[in-house]
Amino acid sequence: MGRPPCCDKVGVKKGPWTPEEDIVLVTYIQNHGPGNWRGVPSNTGLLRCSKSCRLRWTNYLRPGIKRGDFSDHEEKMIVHLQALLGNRWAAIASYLPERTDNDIKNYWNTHLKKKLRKLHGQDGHFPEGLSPSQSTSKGQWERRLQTDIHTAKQALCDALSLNKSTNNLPDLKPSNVNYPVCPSTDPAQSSTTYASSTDNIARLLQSWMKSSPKSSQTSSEITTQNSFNNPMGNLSSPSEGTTATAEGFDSINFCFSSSNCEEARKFTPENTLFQHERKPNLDNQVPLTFLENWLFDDGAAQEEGDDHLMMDLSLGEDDHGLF
DNA sequence: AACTCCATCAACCGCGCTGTT
DNA sequence: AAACAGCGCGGTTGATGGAGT
Repeated sequence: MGRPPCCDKVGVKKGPWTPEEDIVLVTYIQNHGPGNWRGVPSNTGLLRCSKSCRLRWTNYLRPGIKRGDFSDHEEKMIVHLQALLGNRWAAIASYLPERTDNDIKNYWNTHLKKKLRKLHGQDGHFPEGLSPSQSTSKGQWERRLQTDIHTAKQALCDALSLNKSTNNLPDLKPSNVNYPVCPSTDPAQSSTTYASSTDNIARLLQSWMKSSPKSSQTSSEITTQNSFNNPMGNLSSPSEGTTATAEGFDSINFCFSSSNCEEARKFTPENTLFQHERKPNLDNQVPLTFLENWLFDDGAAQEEGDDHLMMDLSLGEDDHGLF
C-alpha cells in the first residue's frame, strides 16, 4: 500500500513552465501569499500539481533570487559548507544569500565536484574534511546537530538583535528560508510585491523569448522592441518598451511598460512585502573569514567534546589553488 | 552541414518530517 | 496515539544547447 501520489497524474501538466503560467502563479501569490500550495492549482486553474507550483516559486520566481555565475566567494562557501554539512543543500543555501538549494546542488554536481575531483585525484576521492569522504567520519546526525546549533544560535541572535535591526553589521546567520508572507490586503503592498516578482518574470521572459520564439507566438503574442540579449542570471529590470499583450499578461502589463518599470525599480526587494523571503545580501560585503569564524565557532564548540568531529573544516592547502 | 557527445539546469519523484484532527 | 495532509528536501531525470568530429 504505497503513498498516494501528491496529485492525480491525469490532466496534470509537466515540463517547463510558460511565462503565462508563471504570471498566473505570481499573481496568485501576490494576492494570497506563498503557502497553501495544495490550493494553488485549483484556485488558479493551473494544470500543475501543488508541488510543481511550490518548486517553481521557490526556485525561480521568488524575488531576490540571484541566478547565473557563482562568485569565487560563493564557490568557497559551498565547498566549505558542503564539507561541513554534507549534501544538505537547504542548509547550505541558508548561508548563501539569493541562491536556492536547487541551484547550489546543481552547481555542486556540475562544477565543484569536478573541480575538486580534478584537484584531488582522478579516482574521485576527496581528502579528509572534504566531502564526500566526510560522511565516513562524520555521521549524518552529527551534521544535523551542527545545523541545529546554528538554528539555536540564529534564534538567539534574533532575540538579542531585535532592537538592532537597522544596524550595518552583516547578518551572519543562516537566513530564514521560510516564507512567512501574509496575504496582503494593502494595495500598496500588493503592488510592491508584484514589482519585486516581475524582475524574475522579466528575466525568464527574456530567456524564454530567446530560446523559444515559436512557442511565444503560438500561445501568446509578445512583442518587444528591445534586444533581449541578457544572459540568464544577469539581473535586469524589465526592459523599456517591452509589452506583453497575451491574455493573462494584461494584468501585469503595466509593469513591463517603460513608465512603470521605473516604478518597479524603486521597489527593491528590501522595500517589498517579499523582503521576508529575501535572503540577506551579504555575499558582497561579508568577508569569507568573518563567516568562517562564525562557522568555526560552532565547530570549535563541538570539537571540545569530540576531537575528530570537526577535523578539517578549513580548506586544505590543496584547495587554495582551487579558486 | 550533419551528426554525436557532453554539460547544464529546470523540473520531477519519492521519502521523511511536522502539524493537525 | 493514530491517521492524515501538506510541505520540504535530496536524488535523479530529461530537455536543451553547445562543442567536437
